[in-house]
Amino acid sequence: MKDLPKIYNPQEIEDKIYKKWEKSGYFNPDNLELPEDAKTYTIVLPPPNITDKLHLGHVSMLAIEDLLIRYHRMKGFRTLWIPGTDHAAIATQNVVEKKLLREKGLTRHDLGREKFLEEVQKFLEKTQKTILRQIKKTGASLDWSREAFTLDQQREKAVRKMFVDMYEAGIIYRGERIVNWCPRCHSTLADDEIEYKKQKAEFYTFKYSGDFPFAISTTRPETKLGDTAVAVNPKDKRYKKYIGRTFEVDFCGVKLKLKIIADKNVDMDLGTGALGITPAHSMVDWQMAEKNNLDIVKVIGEDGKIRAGFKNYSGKTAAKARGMVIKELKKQDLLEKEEEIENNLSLCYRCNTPIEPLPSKQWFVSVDKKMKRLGNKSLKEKAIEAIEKERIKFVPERFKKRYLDWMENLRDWCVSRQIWFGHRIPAYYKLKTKSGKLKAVEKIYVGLEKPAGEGWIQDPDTLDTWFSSGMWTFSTLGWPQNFKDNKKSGDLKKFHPTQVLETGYEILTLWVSRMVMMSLFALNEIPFEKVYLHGMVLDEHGKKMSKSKGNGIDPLDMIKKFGADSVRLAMLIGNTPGNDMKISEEKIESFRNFTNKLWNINRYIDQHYFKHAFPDKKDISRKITENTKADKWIINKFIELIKSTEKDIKEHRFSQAGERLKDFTWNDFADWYLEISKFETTTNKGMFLRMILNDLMRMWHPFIPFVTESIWEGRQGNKQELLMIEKWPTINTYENIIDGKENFDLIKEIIIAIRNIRTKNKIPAGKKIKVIVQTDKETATSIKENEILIKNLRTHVEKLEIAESGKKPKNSAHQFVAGINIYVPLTGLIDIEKEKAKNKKELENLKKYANGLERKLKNKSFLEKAPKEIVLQEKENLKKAKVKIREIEKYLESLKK
RNA sequence: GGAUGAUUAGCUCAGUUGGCUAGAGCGCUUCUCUUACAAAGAAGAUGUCACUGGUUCGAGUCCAGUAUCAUCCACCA
Repeated sequence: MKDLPKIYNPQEIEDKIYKKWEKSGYFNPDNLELPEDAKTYTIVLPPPNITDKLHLGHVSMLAIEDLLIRYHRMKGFRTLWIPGTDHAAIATQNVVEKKLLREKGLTRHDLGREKFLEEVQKFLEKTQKTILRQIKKTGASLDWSREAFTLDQQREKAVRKMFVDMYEAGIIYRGERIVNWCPRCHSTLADDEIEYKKQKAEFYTFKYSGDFPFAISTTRPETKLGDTAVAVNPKDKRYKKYIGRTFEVDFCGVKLKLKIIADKNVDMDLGTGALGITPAHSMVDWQMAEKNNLDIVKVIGEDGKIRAGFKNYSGKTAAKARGMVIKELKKQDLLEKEEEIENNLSLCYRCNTPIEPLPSKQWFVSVDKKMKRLGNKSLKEKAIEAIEKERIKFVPERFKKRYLDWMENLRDWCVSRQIWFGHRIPAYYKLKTKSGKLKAVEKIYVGLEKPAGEGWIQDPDTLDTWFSSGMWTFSTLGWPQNFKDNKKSGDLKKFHPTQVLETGYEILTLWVSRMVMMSLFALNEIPFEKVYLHGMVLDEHGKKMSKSKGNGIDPLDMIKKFGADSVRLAMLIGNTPGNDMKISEEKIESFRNFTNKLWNINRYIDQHYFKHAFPDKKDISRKITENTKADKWIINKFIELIKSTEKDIKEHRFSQAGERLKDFTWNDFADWYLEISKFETTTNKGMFLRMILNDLMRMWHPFIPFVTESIWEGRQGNKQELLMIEKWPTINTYENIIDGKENFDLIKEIIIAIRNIRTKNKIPAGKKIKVIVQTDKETATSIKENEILIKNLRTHVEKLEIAESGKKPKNSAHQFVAGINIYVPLTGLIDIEKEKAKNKKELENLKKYANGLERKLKNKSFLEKAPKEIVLQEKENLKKAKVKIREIEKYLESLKK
């Protein structure tokens, strides 16, 4: 017999087990012994940012994915889970820039592109491994031999090929467009990279000049330096007469030519009902300018300052220029009104700098252009079709609608970013020199490599980080395999499309939609069959956990304290798809207690039944006749458990699967069957216990891999194979050995009733009692068969009398349950003096408590009426006093509300 | 403004296609070191399932409306 420690100690075990798994090579499906035609099951890990440190959101994601992966591996699938990291262009560049400024006082421009990228590289080498190392701590069974990075050589190839293919298909184009420009990051932002903040703003109403006929309203007077039109509603009687006319005005020293145009989108009731049009600095205005062929005057430059040519405003920041304009308007007495309104400020999601809408040359992916290779459909149409035809399903289903809504309103995707860290755009320009300095693009070439010949310069911009991560399902599987055709082979053929994409709902549009479009474009194939969306992990007060707020629970601390299994289980149970979850340390602790329970269940069975071998195939093929009511009961329950767990996992109810498993393990298996085995020692007990325990380990393994593998490893009589590649249990084994169902619940109820009588009547522990049971003949037989259990399972029954009928015995406690009368004669069992003393003491405590309550109740009207009397008058009667105190407590509760 | 979700025990949350007395964990009360586990065991208390109607033999579950909260999208001159 081996000595197992009394307490499960994950810290000592987990790293060792993980190394053992890695050494086995079974994370890699190529090493699994499977039939040729085994189905594949593939998940790509949503790559965490290289700057990330493991947070609970990651653990939640890893726990769910590892559960799916381990389950399917045990079910005999060719199972692949691909790890990797994302270069997160803007985020990473920001971090390095901040670091540079802090440590050396330098900006990236001081260093220059090459030197700066070297700095990023240095930083990256340090941080990239951190998150991967931390992922291993959670027990994730990822195939590390296939690890990928969104910015490594292979992915670089894929990105270039994709860009060139799209360019050649005519869906990538270069165009000028108002973009959301972050003056701090010096980059454009996609619509969904903007955050809005409600703020108070000054809303100014003024005339451009003395000779302009009416006033306009704006929150941004400084941009009015670039106005080329004024829009009014065509129905607006006030302005009808001006429509079509052009005014030349002197606006604060700057000459403007303003055409009065009509547009039905202008709200007549807002401000003066007239809207100054600044095509270069507002999305809406840009669209009106396009419609009306207006001139475009850029006022604000990429540095967020007023451009040259605007008198003394030039070179000033927008905010400063605004002040100057207002001052000037006041001086000229043109400002009519100044009011405070609430509006939404657009902010860069990375650095919270207000964004400037600016016109700029950018690369776009057209989502509406129809293509031959997609059967004369556009990316948008294909991406909608895939979901509408349910080739891709969402869990939970409601996200299908959100995806479709978003997809239908999708505009062309701006893929160029003015940052240095990322995939450089494979576009090359030949520049024409004009008057020494000014340059214009003469020729554009888009290709995999720099074209031959002199004078070609590569586009300085890089690609949106979602461009590379959008290709993640196939770029990780070796696409492109060659640059000539799109035939699939190897991993790509075997594992694509993948089965599930499991990710957070917040990047449904950002990432999922792009993956669908890119996979359809590149392979004419969906990237995954199912999208499982998890919610966010919030702290115990329902707030977002973030590093900056410092309210996060560090999963690594938790793993160290309670073990990875406990953290995983806490993330799985009570977590439902698409819903946010709150988490607290207490919750994790409670699951640590469970892993410890599991450890001790095994410890007990191992110590007492180590001799009992498993039934081999021969034994199982015949019915085992010697089994008791309890045996049949537990085995039938277990059969149900196997069925329901399988169904739950299939239908993505991981929380419920875990809860049912836990309920069976703890309440049925440990608390009853194991206890029964201490008294009902039939020949097969050990075998049954070990069989069920072994299969329980198999079923628990996808949830809590470390403790189960560790128990498995230590089980005596097991062959030294890893639990992770064991087969998921089947019900046949159990159906074969057990015949028919048994109602054991009746016996359970009787036992509970006896225990109840003991506590209620305060019969001292260990004191033997006599029990009289009155019931019908049939039940009596059934009870007789289980006499040993009824006498021993923490009931301490010395004598059990079973009668078909009879009178109520004198001076005895009684309970009626399931048609059975249970009596326990009390004479001589309770020491009355002792009881009295005890009651007295309890009463003392109650009095003290009541006094405390009274103090609390002071000043409350309730006090005048009763409580003192109620509590203290009733003090002689313990029961009544208790009831009254409860009433007061409730009253106090209601006062709080 | 549009959409989606939430509202169940003191707290955090489960609850499948409507079905018996609505569950779990933590907390609370009482008892217990009893052949593994005090990180345990046993017993117990606590619910107007947000509200108002409707459908039904039957509603936490389905439908309509209301309230509160959250999130997303759009607008923001």
